[in-house]
Amino acid sequence: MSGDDRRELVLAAATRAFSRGGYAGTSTDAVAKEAGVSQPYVVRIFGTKLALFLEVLERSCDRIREAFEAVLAEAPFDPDDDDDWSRLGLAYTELLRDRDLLMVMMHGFSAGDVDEIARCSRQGMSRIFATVRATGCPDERAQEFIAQGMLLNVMLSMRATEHLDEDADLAALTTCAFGDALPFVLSPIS
Amino acid sequence: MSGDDRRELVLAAATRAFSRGGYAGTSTDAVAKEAGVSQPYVVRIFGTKLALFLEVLERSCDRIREAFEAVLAEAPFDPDDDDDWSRLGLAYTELLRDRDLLMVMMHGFSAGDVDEIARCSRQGMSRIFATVRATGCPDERAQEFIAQGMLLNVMLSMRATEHLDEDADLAALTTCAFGDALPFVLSPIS
DNA sequence: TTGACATGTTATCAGTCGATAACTAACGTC
DNA sequence: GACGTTAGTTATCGACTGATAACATGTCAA
Repeated sequence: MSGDDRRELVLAAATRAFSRGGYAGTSTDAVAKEAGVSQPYVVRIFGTKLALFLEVLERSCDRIREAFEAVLAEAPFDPDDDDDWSRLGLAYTELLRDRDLLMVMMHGFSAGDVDEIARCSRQGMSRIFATVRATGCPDERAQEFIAQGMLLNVMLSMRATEHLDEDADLAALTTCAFGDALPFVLSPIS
Repeated sequence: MSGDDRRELVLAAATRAFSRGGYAGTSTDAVAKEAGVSQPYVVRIFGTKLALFLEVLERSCDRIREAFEAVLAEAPFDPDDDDDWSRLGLAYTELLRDRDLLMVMMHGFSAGDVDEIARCSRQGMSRIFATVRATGCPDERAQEFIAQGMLLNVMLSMRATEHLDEDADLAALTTCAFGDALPFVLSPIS
């Protein structure tokens, strides 16, 4: 297999592995096993575990931004039209069906004590916000949209949608937060 | 020193230590050093590292809930009065000046793959939501409030407030998200 | 044919990890 | 003053970690 192909394969495996344990909780050997290659090879491709995690995190942020850009490109967006915001929100919940993407994002956002990870997270968030902002909406509206997204992240990360029957308050918060998109996130793709 | 006093001291030290590295990224030895005791003693007090983290996380969630309860108890709360919601929001940002509390919460919310941590997170979130709900406001309003809080968590965790000059988009999101409370969070207490 | 380069591997290492066992010192009390 | 309890320690262990070095294999050009 070509180096580039193998690289992509390992990156995909690393996304799955890091989504489970986060940066600190995932060994390069776990990534290697997930990818079906030897551990030293993983290290050699990316130099260090940190460099690998940063690339995984950056790609995850890119995927979200690109999904928003796709929605905004496919049809005119009216910031005053709630239906348009619904479309954008649904695109996000569709993305969140990929739990690996979601969890990598959460782990990245939480690892603020590792400077490079924090910087990568800020850059990712900045670009996503800039994309939403580009609709021409007021900053407050874009900020509300992002905040809503962060709540969805947290709820999925703590597996709220998988334990709706155990806690009435949490179930109320979950159904309220996801709204019409609840059926989507109940059927994850990973 | 009495066992209970020492226990509290180690719990406080563990909060500081876990706030930096999270569950997986913090060793019991790091906690021990922070507390000024031996590593085996830390393990013996709490049984396992996981039990220690769960206690730290639960206390963090409790502190937030209690802060909300205090605000709601000190004066009548009118869910239709924006000033009352401002008071509640300010109480939260005041809490977030304690970065250890914030980071422990973030790490807990992200560690969804460890069942016990996810369960503890759900319980914490549930109780906080229930407290906000108890104001008699519509679920949607309580949910918006929580979502706003999650965004503040993420922004602080990725150190957005410490790098306002590096990125105009992120600075806009930050000032918009924190609003009047921005001066507060710019002067953390830990 | 040979030699450079790319794609991998196995072997190994020094350090770290959570946990257990065994020991020590102080204190209260009968 | 012997004894149980509490509060702590040092010593040690087997497992794991990220990284490096050395080696193997295959491909393609001169």
